[in-house]
Amino acid sequence: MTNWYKITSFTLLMKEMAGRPKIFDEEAALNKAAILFWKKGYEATSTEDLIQAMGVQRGSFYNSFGSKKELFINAINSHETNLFSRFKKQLKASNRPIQVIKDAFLSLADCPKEEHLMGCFAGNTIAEFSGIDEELAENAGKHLKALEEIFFKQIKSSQQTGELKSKIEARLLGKYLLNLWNGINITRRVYPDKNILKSLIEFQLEAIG
Amino acid sequence: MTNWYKITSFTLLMKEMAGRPKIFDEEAALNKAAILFWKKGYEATSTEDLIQAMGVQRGSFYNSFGSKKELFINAINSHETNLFSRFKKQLKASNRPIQVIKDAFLSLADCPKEEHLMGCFAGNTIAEFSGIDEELAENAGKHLKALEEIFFKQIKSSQQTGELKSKIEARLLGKYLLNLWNGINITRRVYPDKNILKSLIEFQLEAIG
DNA sequence: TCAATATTAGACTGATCAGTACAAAATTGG
DNA sequence: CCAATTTTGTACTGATCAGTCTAATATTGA
Repeated sequence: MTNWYKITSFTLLMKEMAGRPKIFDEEAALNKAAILFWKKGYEATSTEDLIQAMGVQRGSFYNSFGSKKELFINAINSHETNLFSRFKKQLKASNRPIQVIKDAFLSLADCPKEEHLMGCFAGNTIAEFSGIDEELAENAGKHLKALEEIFFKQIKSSQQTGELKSKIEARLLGKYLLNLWNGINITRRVYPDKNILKSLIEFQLEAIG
Repeated sequence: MTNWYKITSFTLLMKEMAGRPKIFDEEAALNKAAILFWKKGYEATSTEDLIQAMGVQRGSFYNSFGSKKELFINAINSHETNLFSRFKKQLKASNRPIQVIKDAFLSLADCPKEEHLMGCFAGNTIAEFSGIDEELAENAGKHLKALEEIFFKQIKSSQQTGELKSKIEARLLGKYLLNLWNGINITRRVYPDKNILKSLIEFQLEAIG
């Protein structure tokens, strides 16, 4: 990411650099990489795969993204940060945020099969790297903890407003939902079936009232 | 597996084959391979890694185990079959089998960190291969479905004997426990902490009464 | 127009990958 | 002892891996 300045508020203050201009959109290429890493995992994705999918030449790939590992970290961080930030916005905008959480889980059931088979990017990364590469595993773990934190804060606040009747500790319910998330993202690959998943998720959501 | 005859009931009837004898225990070597594949996954485990860990020469490796992929399938199948067969024996031997199931989950919490980080062999394989290699993914899926079947049968039978008070459909509870298994085997890598896992599992087990 | 700068395009590199070839060694039964 | 058979031990192979090198190209500001 050599042209970070393009997306900061300082953009207008920066001088344009000399040099041949990039012919690809760095953010779009990063998203392509994220989807490929999400689908196939880190080891099974070759730099050749990435270059093809991102529509970038080999030279530009290393020039813009540093290395396969750097790209992976940027890809997962950007992907998960965007996902959770959209989720937080939905919660903020709703007057029934607990229902938004429930709908988020229920929407997992209603995916095309190909999406079921991808599971959760952060969960996949934990599975691939815990005990192998602590940098990548801990980074992915942070995203899952961030998701738990979203659940926790919303549960706590909804217990205060009364939207959520359950008196069970918000910290415990947050971990319960994280564990539900982790479980469904494996189970949906064994049963990529809308009805099975829907009834399982509905049952599990009864726990939060 | 060229000397399958050694472990069948026909052993005594078979003539010994001519030829230089194996200097390694095939079953022990298979277990070593299983543990390595479990720890590192398929792609990240090289044949060199396997040969080292199994204590076998390259020639013997291919002579006895065919290929990396064949070895992987045999390793996961042997590992999961043994694990679930021991579990079934425990259930059969107990007069409180539901408590055996609960203890199995609770014992997940009380593992050394290294074991937490390994998760579930079948779950890891699903995560690595669903959408990529359907043969390996479906094979792993069969093991998870076999585990669900153990839960289901025991729940159904314990609902009849009265050990289990819950009236919730046994099929749904079976899937609930499978999903708990899948979830904990990701979550324990984010929180490889006995107390956190214990309270989470205890809470989730309340659902089955 | 020209120097400075950055990206493109693709050939190239050394390491590692899974798997093979094959001669030497160790066994069996005749 | 010998023929048949099987495993061992190791060198080897072609493919693929992540990453490098660099000349050509396209831009900016002077």
